[in-house]
Amino acid sequence: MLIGELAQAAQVSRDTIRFYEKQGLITGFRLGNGYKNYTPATLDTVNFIKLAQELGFSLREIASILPMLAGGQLAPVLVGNFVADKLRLIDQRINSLQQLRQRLSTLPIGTDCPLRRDCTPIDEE
Amino acid sequence: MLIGELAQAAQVSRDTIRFYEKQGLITGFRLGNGYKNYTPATLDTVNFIKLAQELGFSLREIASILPMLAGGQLAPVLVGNFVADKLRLIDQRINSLQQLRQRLSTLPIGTDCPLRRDCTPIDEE
DNA sequence: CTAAACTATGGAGTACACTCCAAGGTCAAG
DNA sequence: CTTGACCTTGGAGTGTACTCCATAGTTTAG
Repeated sequence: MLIGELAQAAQVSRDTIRFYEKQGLITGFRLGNGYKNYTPATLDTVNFIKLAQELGFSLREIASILPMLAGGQLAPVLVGNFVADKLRLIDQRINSLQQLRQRLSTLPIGTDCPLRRDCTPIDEE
Repeated sequence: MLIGELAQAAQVSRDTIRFYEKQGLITGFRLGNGYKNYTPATLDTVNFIKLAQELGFSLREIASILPMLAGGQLAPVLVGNFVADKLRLIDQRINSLQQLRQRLSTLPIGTDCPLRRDCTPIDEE
């Protein structure tokens, strides 16, 4: 697929695709006419980038994850450790989100002390 | 407390504090000598900003949440709706994180198809 | 054969969230 | 009464992740 088709399929701009390629996140191979060609695997990669990004990973971090997802080039042990690290990070984020959720869902709405350490949520005590 | 103490307590730089004040996220009142003074409530606010930020909220979004946390100025119904929206967003994020977690934890490490739609995780089937 | 719709490149510009710097005022210790 | 650690303002600079633009080559429809 050409860049326009890829961009549309991934719901990002052509410029974003070009930017990702400059950053080495994706690669296309060049056709005879100078155009770049991309495979469905590239679409998967772009979708993965979007997901990881939404979850707070920077492009730099994603760039370091991608080679591991893309093939068996690296020692499985290293990949395993790396993934374990990321899993810990993800678990931390889930935890923080649940804390924030708890905090927002027990807000004493209408009173005037919602953010204070010494404020007792409405449904406690 | 003065800016240095607040900055240290919140583990951010003085410049960050000044930046947040310029953006209207926090406010200090001015002392006779021209210095700004901050209350423990400001520290709570900065900590809240840090948490929300970690979880992917922009300062602009946080700025729109803060007035609701800081007092009963707004109609409880509006606040309730707003918070409900944020809770849905948080739930979505937790969900996405759990998906990514699942995906990373079932990676067929050492094989060569980890990112593809058509790749079956190691522990399935 | 031309016009529209695609593609390429390089480089400039944008939004966000800081971060640093210069020039200067304030205050407590010795 | 000076030194050093704090505070003030304004403005410039940084990194990330795009986003836009100008210029130009390619392909497809009529």
